[in-house]
Amino acid sequence: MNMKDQNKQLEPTKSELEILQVLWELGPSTVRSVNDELLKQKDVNYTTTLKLMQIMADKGILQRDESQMKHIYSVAEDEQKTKAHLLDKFVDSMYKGSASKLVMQLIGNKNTSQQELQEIKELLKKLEE
Amino acid sequence: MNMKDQNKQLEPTKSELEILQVLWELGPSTVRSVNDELLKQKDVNYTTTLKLMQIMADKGILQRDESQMKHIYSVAEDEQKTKAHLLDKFVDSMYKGSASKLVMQLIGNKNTSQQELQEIKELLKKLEE
DNA sequence: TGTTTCGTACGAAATTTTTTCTACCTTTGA
DNA sequence: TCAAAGGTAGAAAAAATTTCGTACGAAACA
Repeated sequence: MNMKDQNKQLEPTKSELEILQVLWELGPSTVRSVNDELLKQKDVNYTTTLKLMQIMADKGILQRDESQMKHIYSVAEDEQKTKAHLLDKFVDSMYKGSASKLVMQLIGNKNTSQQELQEIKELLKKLEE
Repeated sequence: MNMKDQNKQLEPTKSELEILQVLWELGPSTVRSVNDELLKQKDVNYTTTLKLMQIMADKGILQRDESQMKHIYSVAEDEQKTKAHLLDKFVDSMYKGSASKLVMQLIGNKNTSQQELQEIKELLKKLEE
C-alpha cells in the first residue's frame, strides 16, 4: 500500500478541468447540474458531460455515489491540492520553477488591476509578521 | 487592416508549448537544434519536431527564414506577451481572475522555497516605492 | 563522380480527446 | 397500467493532436 499511489494524479485534460471547476464551485453534484452549469459557458450535450465524468471517475479524478439512481459525483482530491499541483507545473514549465518570476510577470501585466496588486502587497505584509 | 488580427493568437498545444520554450531559450534556431534540445527531455523523432514546427509556422506562431537550405525558425510574438497571455488565462480559469488568490496559493505551496518567497517580498517592496 | 549525409515536404497513420448515437432501465404521473 | 421523462452504459464516430514513413533535393566528401 504505497502512499504515492493515492497521490499519483493524471493530468486533467482541458474539458476535464472545466468539469473540475464546476464541481469545485457547486460541490458534489449530479451530471445534470454540472451540464446545466456548463451550458452557461458553451454548447454541450448532456451525454457528452456524462461520458466525460464517467471517464474521470474511471481515472480516479472523481468519485461517485451510486446508491441513488441519480449518481452524485464529487472531486476525489482536495481542491487546493490539485490547484497547487497545477500551479506548480505551470511555474515549472513557464518560469523554470521561479515563482518570483511569475509574480513579476503578474505585476507587469496590464490585466492585473491596482486593487489586486494592493491585495498581494497586504498578503505579503502579513506574511512578514 | 485590423490591429486585432495580429493579436489574435491561437492557443499553443502542449507540444507546441514545449517548442516555444526551447525557442525562447535558444533564440532563432534550426529544427535540428530544437530537436536536439528536446531530446534532452524526451524521446522524439526529428521529423516529428519538423512537422510540428511547420504546423506552427502555418498557424503563424512561428516565422521562418527560408533563404538558406537550413530554415531558421523564430517565435512570431514577443515572449513576454505570450507568457502574459497564458498567465492571464491561467489566473482566469483557475482563480476566477484573482491574481492575489494565485499568490496566496504560491505562498502556501510547499514547493515554493523560502528564497523564492524572499524574492517575491523584495519585489513587492520595490513596487511600493 | 558517386555515395553518404543532412535537409525539407507531404501524406498518412497512430493516439488522444471529445462528442454522439442507441439501448435500456427507473421513476413519475395521467 | 402505460406512456413520458429522465437517468446510466457502452460502442462508435468525429475531431484534434502527435508521430512516423517515404520521397527527394542539396551539400559534403572520399
